[in-house]
Amino acid sequence: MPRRAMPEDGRPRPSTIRDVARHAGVSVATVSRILSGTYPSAPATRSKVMRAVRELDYVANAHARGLAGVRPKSVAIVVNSVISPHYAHVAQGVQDQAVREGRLCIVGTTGGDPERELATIQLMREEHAEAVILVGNIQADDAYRERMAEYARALALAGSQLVLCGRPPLGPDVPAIVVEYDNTGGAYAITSHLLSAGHKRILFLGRRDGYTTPESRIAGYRAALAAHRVPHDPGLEVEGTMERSEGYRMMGERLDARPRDFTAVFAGNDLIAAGARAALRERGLRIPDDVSLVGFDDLPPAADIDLTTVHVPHEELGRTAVRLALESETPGTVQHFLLGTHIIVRDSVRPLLHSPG
Amino acid sequence: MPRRAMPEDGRPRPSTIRDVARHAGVSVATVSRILSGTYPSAPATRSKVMRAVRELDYVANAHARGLAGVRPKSVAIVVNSVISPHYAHVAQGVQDQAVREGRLCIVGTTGGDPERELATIQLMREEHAEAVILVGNIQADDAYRERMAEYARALALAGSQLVLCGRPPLGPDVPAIVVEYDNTGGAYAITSHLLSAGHKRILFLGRRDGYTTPESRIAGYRAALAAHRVPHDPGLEVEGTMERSEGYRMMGERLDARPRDFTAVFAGNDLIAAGARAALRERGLRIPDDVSLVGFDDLPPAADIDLTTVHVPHEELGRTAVRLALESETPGTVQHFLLGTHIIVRDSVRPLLHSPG
DNA sequence: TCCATCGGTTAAACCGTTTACACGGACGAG
DNA sequence: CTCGTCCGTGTAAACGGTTTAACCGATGGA
Repeated sequence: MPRRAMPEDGRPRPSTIRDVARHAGVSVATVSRILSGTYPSAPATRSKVMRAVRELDYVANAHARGLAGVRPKSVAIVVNSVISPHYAHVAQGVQDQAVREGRLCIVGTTGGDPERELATIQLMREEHAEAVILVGNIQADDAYRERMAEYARALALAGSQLVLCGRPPLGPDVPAIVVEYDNTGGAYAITSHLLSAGHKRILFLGRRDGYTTPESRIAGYRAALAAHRVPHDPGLEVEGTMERSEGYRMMGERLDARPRDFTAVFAGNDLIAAGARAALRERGLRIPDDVSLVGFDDLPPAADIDLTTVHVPHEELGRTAVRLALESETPGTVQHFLLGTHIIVRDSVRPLLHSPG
Repeated sequence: MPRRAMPEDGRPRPSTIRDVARHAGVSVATVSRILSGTYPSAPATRSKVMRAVRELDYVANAHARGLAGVRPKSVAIVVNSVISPHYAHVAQGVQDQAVREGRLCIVGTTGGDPERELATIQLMREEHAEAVILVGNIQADDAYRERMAEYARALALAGSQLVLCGRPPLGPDVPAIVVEYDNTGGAYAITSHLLSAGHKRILFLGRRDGYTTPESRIAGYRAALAAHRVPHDPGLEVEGTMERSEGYRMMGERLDARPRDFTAVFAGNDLIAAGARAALRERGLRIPDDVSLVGFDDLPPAADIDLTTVHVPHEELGRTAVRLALESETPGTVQHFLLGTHIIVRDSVRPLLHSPG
């Protein structure tokens, strides 16, 4: 049971470095130096101090330390939501690497609201985190870009390195590290996979103009069609957001509205695929016998429903973001990284047999 | 473009409250008061100050503020891992409520290692968070309990309220708020559901002695059997951890080792259920036609595989934890809450027709 | 006219650390 | 025996806010 500092008002308070110094019979400077371990010290003094620390159960005050100029060892991550597996995996990667490098991790969520994102960044600025990592895509208009650029400069000034994770650069003059993964390449690969199996009418679920992630996935889809000289039909691109319920809705409405004019479905992500699958099955369509289905992300639902999909290195994304941010000693560094993606073949695609004629 | 403070060394630095005061022609105390808004002030002064703040793009230094005695507005949450849906949902609830109450959220992960958990708590203690929320179960031996009790007292001393979320109290003398959900009740209810459908041989997957969550679920299972006067066969309780792969392993090994001696399976959680389901299907057993299957948690995989399960109010758990912690003005409060659970019926249970004889 | 009051502001102390600088003693070299 | 050197430690000044107590001019009542 450690003794506690006890001011005259009777209520105990956490012990300070002064208490330790007094208790050990040395000066505060000595205690500070011994604890930080960056100075030579006599073994006898050292053990006296350590004993005092133990007896008083002393831990340093992070705020005082941060104020005194030691950059607080923390990394901030800002995501839409913690539940979404996509963000959760990136967050896990950030956590891993942060812990490995001895950092604390602060998390902010925005619910996809640009306004809240900007507010969160201000908070992180007050906090003086070493790095601020922004994950995921957001609908960016010019006003948003403008303010974000302004905030990026403010962060750099406060000594924080801004990292954009899975979203495109803001512009050449904005100080930020960008870590992306290859949406277009992955979409190209998996579309090619379907095309090689003989599918020519491929429904794309989850088009959403103005959002960079679906936009670059659809770009890969179109590029693959073009490369295989398959005509591109804009009527095969269905609009919707990246949620399970939306996949269910898009697929259902399409099936009910008109005769089926496709043999395969490329869902914008695995959640959409899960929803679409449910809608297909409700109408008696089997996967892959009647309809082939692929997704994007390779997150937990994918394995459960045997989905062929594109693997995204989510955790590596988070780890890389932290690593790069902490490596660049001067905040405000500009870098651009692109992580690769590759397809994972499971059992949701069947070769299309050419009906004669 | 805001002007910046520019010391003689040429490099700009973030502006301080002093810069604002100078710029507005008032004293720092006035600026501090006006920004905190807790003091009367002349409208003219007020607008002068606000303009200076805007022009200099000033934000307060969180460390200085924290040091000066203002309790930093932050809440810490400690979980095993961010990826696990269980923790993710609780974390989301914590986030929600923290944001709603104007707090920042710090996240620590432990990977299930008690040692790392204790270390993380020390970190949070340095950080002086208003509340430290521990989520999930951990194998608790006496030494662990001892140290945790000690840390709990240290946290209270530092003004942080400790909250145990989904784990049992540490003891009457340990200052902590406990928010649990009804594991035993839920397990009782869903076991009864199976029993009412005529199942008498129910395999339980995921027994793990020493861990409180599986222990209380299995307690509910046994209680329901007893209440229905169905003999309890310890051989039906299979040991394993709470992961998908373990569910797959447990189910597979059981099926391969001996003839099937059960008609229903109660998986310790939804992940185990998903794994067990895969193993069953690989062996040609259909759900629910050949085997009934239920889980626990009602997390994302459950809806996808049409699983009847027990709903756990994860997000509410997180929200309640934060709410209670912030309500109790005096840290070190002791409270105990129990949130209810209820079963969600989907399509994974079939009534058992009594074969004659 | 004088004093009490009060709203608005300020100067200064304080929060708990780190760190630049100063200082005393031991020790080896000349 | 003296004079640097070097090592270990202490002193005190930051760091950037909040807060207490004091101050000051204007106002109002006696």
